[in-house]
Amino acid sequence: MQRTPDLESRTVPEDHQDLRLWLRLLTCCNLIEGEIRSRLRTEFETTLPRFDLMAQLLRVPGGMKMSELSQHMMVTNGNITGITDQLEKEGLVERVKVASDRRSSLIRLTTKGKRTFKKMAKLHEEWIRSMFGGLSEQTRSALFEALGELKAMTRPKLSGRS
Amino acid sequence: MQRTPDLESRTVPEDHQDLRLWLRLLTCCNLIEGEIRSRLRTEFETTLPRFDLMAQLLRVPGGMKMSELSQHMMVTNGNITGITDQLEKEGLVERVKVASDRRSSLIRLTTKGKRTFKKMAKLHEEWIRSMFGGLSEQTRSALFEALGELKAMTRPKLSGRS
DNA sequence: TATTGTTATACTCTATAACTATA
DNA sequence: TATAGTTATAGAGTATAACAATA
Repeated sequence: MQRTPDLESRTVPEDHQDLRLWLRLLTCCNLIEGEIRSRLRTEFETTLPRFDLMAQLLRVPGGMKMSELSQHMMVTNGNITGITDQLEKEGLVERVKVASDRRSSLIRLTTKGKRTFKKMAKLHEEWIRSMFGGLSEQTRSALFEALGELKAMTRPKLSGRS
Repeated sequence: MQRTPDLESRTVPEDHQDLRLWLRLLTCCNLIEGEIRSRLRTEFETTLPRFDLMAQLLRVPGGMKMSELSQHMMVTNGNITGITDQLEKEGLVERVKVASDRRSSLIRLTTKGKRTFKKMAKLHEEWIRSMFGGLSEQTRSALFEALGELKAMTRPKLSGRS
């Protein structure tokens, strides 16, 4: 059986196993991410960072500060401002001033934002299920565990924050 | 032990296992990719696509056509032209006209390109090893196999090309 | 002084589509 | 007609850095 060309096919026999593993990981991720981005665009006219920001907000009804969002999404502060601006203009999120610190504000989903996001999230989860669903339960949990170890090793350790 | 916030932390208990798996995969990939991009930039003033293109060329001394490169790198044709232009300007690759089809040309590494790339590849592989090296042999092969299954399911099937 | 958030800027990466020159 | 490659364009995504307001 012929293989379809991709990043991994650049490897040569003497390449180290870890390199092959990395290229395979990257290829998988790019394939799935590309598919999700494309569907978010065509079906909901939105983007992955916008979707992710709304997903973060959904689980915290009271809202989150910009700095919290930037930590969770692992991008710098200025980017969060831009995404929030867009979503606010469309009435999906709102900035709420807090009395305790007048520099910061809480960002939270509006009613419209919650409704809109839940609709998107439902389909999004179906897409994911259809992409991962072909794996056996055993394979999925092996993958989950292995990635957990990898993440723990790779990420910069911060001192305790949830 | 507290967890560091990331994309995965947006999940709530009722979320499906596949969604958690996907977010964990995405987080791992982004962390590693970000690290590689950053090191390629600061240590070699280059980028991941440029590095990948050179990696593709190294294993085919005779050179590759633009269309082959675009298949392997899974991006559209115009992007390959741009990256090739940059690398050619720096004398790292060259376009070679072929007699059999005057529309196409072969791209291949120059001597300087080979030398430069080999130096980068050596360090690159050390970075990768240090990032994956903490995983047990068992975990690494489980990860490799699981990702292989996932890739086979996800990617669009093309009819036979190597 | 340090932190929160904003603004401005610049660059990489990418897709799309129109174009040319061959085949 | 179809293919190989180019060009132009637009937009996503990101980092950096200077800045204002507040702590």
